[in-house]
Order: sequence, then C-alpha cells, then structure tokens
Amino acid sequence: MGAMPVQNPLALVVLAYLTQEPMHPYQIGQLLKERNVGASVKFRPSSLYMVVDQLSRDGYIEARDSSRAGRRPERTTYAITGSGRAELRERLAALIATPDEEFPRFRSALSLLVALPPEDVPPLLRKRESSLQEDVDEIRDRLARVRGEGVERVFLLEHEHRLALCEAELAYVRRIRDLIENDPDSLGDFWRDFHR
Amino acid sequence: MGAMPVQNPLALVVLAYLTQEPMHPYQIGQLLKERNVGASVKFRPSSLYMVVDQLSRDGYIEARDSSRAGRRPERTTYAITGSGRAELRERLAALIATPDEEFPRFRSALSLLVALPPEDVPPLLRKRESSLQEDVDEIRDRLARVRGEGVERVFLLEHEHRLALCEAELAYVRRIRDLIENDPDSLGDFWRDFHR
DNA sequence: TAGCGAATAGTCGATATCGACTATCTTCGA
DNA sequence: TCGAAGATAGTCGATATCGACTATTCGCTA
Repeated sequence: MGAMPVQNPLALVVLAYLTQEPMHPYQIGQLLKERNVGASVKFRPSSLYMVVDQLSRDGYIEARDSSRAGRRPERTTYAITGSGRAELRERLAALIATPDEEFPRFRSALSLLVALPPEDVPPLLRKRESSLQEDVDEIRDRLARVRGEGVERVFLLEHEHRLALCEAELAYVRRIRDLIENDPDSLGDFWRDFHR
Repeated sequence: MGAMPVQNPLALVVLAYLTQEPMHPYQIGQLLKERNVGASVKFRPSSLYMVVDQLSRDGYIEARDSSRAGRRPERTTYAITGSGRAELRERLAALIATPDEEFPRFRSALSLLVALPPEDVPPLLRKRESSLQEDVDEIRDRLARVRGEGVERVFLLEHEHRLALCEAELAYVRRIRDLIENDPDSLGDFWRDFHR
C-alpha cells in the first residue's frame, strides 16, 4: 500500500520519549507540555493521536495494554520496538548531517517586497526589529535562569541555536532598513519608479 | 461556512504575480519556475490549482475567460480583484512586521540529541558543516553573478537573507562540534553516563 | 512515417497541520 | 449539595503539502 514514510518531526519526539518508558498518547502530551517541547518542535496535542497511529501501523511502536477510568474512552499504552529504536537513531543522524531547505515566511515576503511602496517598508522592519530584540532578550534570560538552576547544557542546545539565528536575522533586518532609509538608490531604480 | 483564512505563502505569490496581468494557473507555474521562485517559497505545481480555487472562492481573484486547445481540459484565466490587492498589501505588511515562530527540523533534532551516543555526533556535524559551506559558497557565487548581469538588489534580498542565516547556522554548528570534541564536560554528565 | 522520449497540463490520494468542538471529570464556592 | 469553571481527553473537519500517476501533444530520429 502507498504508505508514505512518516516524515514528521513530532514522530521523532514520540519515539524518543517512548525510549524511556511505555506511555499512552495523552501522557506523552503532558510530558511534552511540561518540558516545553513546543518551543522547539511544532506540536499540536491533536496530532499526537495521528502520529501514534502511524508509528504503530509501521511497527515502530506497539500497543502494550489498555485501561479505562470511568466512562472515558479506553487508553492504550504504547512501547517502542527494536525497529523503532533503529529508526530513531537513523532519522536523527540524517536530520543532523543534512541541512534541509527551510522556507521562512519572511523570506517569501522579502521576495515580494517590490509589491509594497518603498516608504511603507522601514516602519514595518522596525517593528520586526523590536519583536526580534524581545525574543533575543527573552531567550538569553531563560538560558541564564535555567543554567542557574543546574539544567545541563545538552538540553539547551536548541535554544542556543534559536538565539543564534534570531540574532543573525536581527542584524540583517537592521542592515536592509538602514539601506532603504539612507541609500535607497543602491537597491535599484525599479522599485521607486514602479510606485509612481 | 467554516472557511479558514488562506494562510499559505504560495497564495501571496499568486496574488503578486496576478498584479501584473491575468494568467491561468499553468502559466503562473511556468513563470515561477523561470524566475526560480522555488528557491525562496515552498512551491509544488500541483498546489497552484488548489490555491487558485481558494483565492477565487474568497473573492481575491476572478475568472476572466477560458479557452481550450485540442482535447486538453479548459484553461481559465484569472485576474486579481480590488480586495485581492488589499489583501496582498496587508498580508505582506504583516509578514514583515511580525516574526513568526519557525521550527527547523535541525532544531528538533538538537532537542533530541541526547538520544544519540556522543561519539557519533561530531562526524554528523562535520557533514552538516560542509553542506552548509557549499550552500554559502553557492549563494555567494549566484549573488555575484546576477549582480554582474545587472539584476537590481531589491530582487536579491531573499537570497541575502538566506546567506545570512546559513552563515549563522554554520558558525553555531562549528561551535558546538568544537565543544563536543574538546570540552565534552561542559555539556554535562548526563549524556555521557546515559550511553554506558 | 512510425514511434519513442520529453514536455505539457493537469488529477488523485496520502500525509500533515490546524483549530473548533464535544464530552467527561474535578474542584470549590455559594 | 448544587452547579459552574476549568482541567481532562480526546474527535472532527478544513486546510496544506506532497509525490505518484494519467493523458495529451510535440519534436526527433531510425
């Protein structure tokens, strides 16, 4: 059957968490929320059920047993299988070794920038700058705080990465705003002429 | 009816291109391919038909006329409407003013890094470094070349942005690989102890 | 000139993401 | 002790993305 390979970041997280002990989907969701996984992985509680179904269908996890409390739907506990462990290692390795094309929305907006009148753009970029600056400050604070609480650095790498990229984008945005404000000709004539 | 707002980067591109003249979906696709829009916007030819349907349903574009050639399915030409132009400006402005949470797969992999044995990681990071270095070189070359051909800089901003973020990630990856190789203790004991 | 590969112009079904909605249970004040 | 707020534990349908597949037409050559 046309079963596509599960190509979903949440699936990896589920495999990783089931490495520790068998759990049912809702329990996984609670853990992810507690540990604030949502900050580094796009994650919607409702997606968990689909992901678990797929992983189970493909043999990466197995239903263990099910219990019910009151009149609630049955809750099934899942455990990772050997092939699940292998898959986790392989896919993690691949994600690290190979950069994948990302398409941030901001980049698509930049590619359409000519559609906006030039004089509208600097204020918009300033807003972005201050949002980015807030993000940078907040990540820095959080990093300092949790380090102070003794959290080991292996568990902070994803936040350091985000910090690095936020700072890079902030620097770039500043640069092009400065250009538009102080040396608009360097961007070419087309943009100005088009909006007359 | 529960019509969600079209929240799709390709939709913006379609609106922007229809600003210039009415076109049919396939024609738009050809243009996007010619101008290599796929480098900055995630874009699959088959998505165009869905996007055009939605934009038309929501009144941002209108069917103009349709022709057929041979036994091919009819081809309908679409034109942007007034509300389409307004939508384009508003959504572009919002995309620029507000950074949106991005969730690169690499970041999710970093958050699960403890699941890999520490000694496996540096080679993987080295592979990523050389891929990123190639990307950086290639973007630089392309930028130099097309500037030489007289392409105005407004049309290159998205590539400059990508270049900036690639370089930032490259720098970060180098840093943590160096750390893992030369000062693994700074990352904490857990990771080492866990893989015994 | 028969026919074969490539380009043309899409359709279809699976996967992935999203947010609204439902139904059950717990808690705590009136 | 009644009932309403909020937490619990999901379902459902729409949107978005993806890649395989189909069918027509064109260009070239054996």
